[in-house]
Amino acid sequence: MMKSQSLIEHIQKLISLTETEQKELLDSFKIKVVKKRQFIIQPDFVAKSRNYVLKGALRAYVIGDQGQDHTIQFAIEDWWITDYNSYIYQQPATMFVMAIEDSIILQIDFETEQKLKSKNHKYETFFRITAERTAAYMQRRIISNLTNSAEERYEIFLKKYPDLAQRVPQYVLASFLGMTTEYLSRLRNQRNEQKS
Amino acid sequence: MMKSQSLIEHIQKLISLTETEQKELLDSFKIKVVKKRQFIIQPDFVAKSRNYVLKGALRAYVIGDQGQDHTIQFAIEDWWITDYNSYIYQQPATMFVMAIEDSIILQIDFETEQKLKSKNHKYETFFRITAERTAAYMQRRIISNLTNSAEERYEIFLKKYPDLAQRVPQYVLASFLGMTTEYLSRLRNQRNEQKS
DNA sequence: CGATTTTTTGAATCATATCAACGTACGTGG
DNA sequence: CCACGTACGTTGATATGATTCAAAAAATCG
Repeated sequence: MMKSQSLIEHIQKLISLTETEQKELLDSFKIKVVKKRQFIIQPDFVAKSRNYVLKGALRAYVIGDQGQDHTIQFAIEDWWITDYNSYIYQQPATMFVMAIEDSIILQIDFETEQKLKSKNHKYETFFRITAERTAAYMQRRIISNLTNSAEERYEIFLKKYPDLAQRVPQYVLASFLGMTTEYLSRLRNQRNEQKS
Repeated sequence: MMKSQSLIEHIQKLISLTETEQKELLDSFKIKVVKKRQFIIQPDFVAKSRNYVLKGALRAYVIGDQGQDHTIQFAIEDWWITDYNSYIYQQPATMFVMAIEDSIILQIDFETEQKLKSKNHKYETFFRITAERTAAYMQRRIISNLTNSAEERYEIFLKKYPDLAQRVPQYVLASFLGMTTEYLSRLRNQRNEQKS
């Protein structure tokens, strides 16, 4: 219950909640401990929940035709993660969501979320803003992928998420940035040579 | 007023409106006629409105460092278009939105939208669902860009939007699919050769 | 029609992928 | 706490999908 405070704080950045609402909200989430390499979402199963990360790190990824994996999203403390398409349409997922560190997450399931939203305008507003920001973020990512070279994408990521770049295995980072592990390795070495 | 019916129908797919609400909603939009090549949004200006296309076609694009243009989004009849980041945060745009055909659009401006949403839960719900679907769509696009080759992206687009592929100049389509005009031209010719 | 915009073609080049092999690190069971 | 196995990262050589530049051909439009 202590730690869940961060969820309340996160939500109160967008909407303000009474004591009662805070309690109601927390009751709508269940806490879950996941170990490194454990899945919370798998292809062909419906993503039943939206997940808020209290502690740890997870990644969402898909497996391409030739078996290459493509990271779609990361989530660390104070981020949300799910298979968005699967969750909102309640259809089978195409993505895996897996813990890349031992993690603690708060899960709200689809029906509970619907009830919250119809009961109280505030929650509807919260999820509306969240969805808008998600869309805006994804639009920025599409633009970045279209306009920047592999090297530039790496540089930008490093600048924007220096912490994450450390926490995540390099092949995962490469798969997020849309390049091979080998190529990312070469880029890093070039960088290091230049510095010295 | 006749044509605006399609906006009402569009919105009623997600929420149901009383007569009064329909009127209120239509009054919140203003109709605008835009000629081919005319801009409705430009970099450095805040995107004041969200735009629903009644008739015609528009595209949103950015100009890269070396002057190449990258199409972020199309919109034809019954679609929405704006610079999403600019609109929701009310910050200067980075994108152009330009008509690629003579078009008629319905515009709602940011303040009016806010008022609608706070006045009536239903509108909040409508925009929440819209944002969610936008996010889901963009996620699919990110996945497609990461997992498919230029040729595959073209094939997929053709299958999914055969109409659009006709309406849009080829260099625009190429810039949407993340390849050069020349390369798209070659892909088409390869296809045609195979067919005959 | 002429003028502009769009598409095509060819040749050279480049960014990134692939494959294969080796080196390193890490975490798990004894 | 060591040792072994698996997971991760690096390096080299080669291949390829896609870009670039330049110019011609075709389509569109006022």
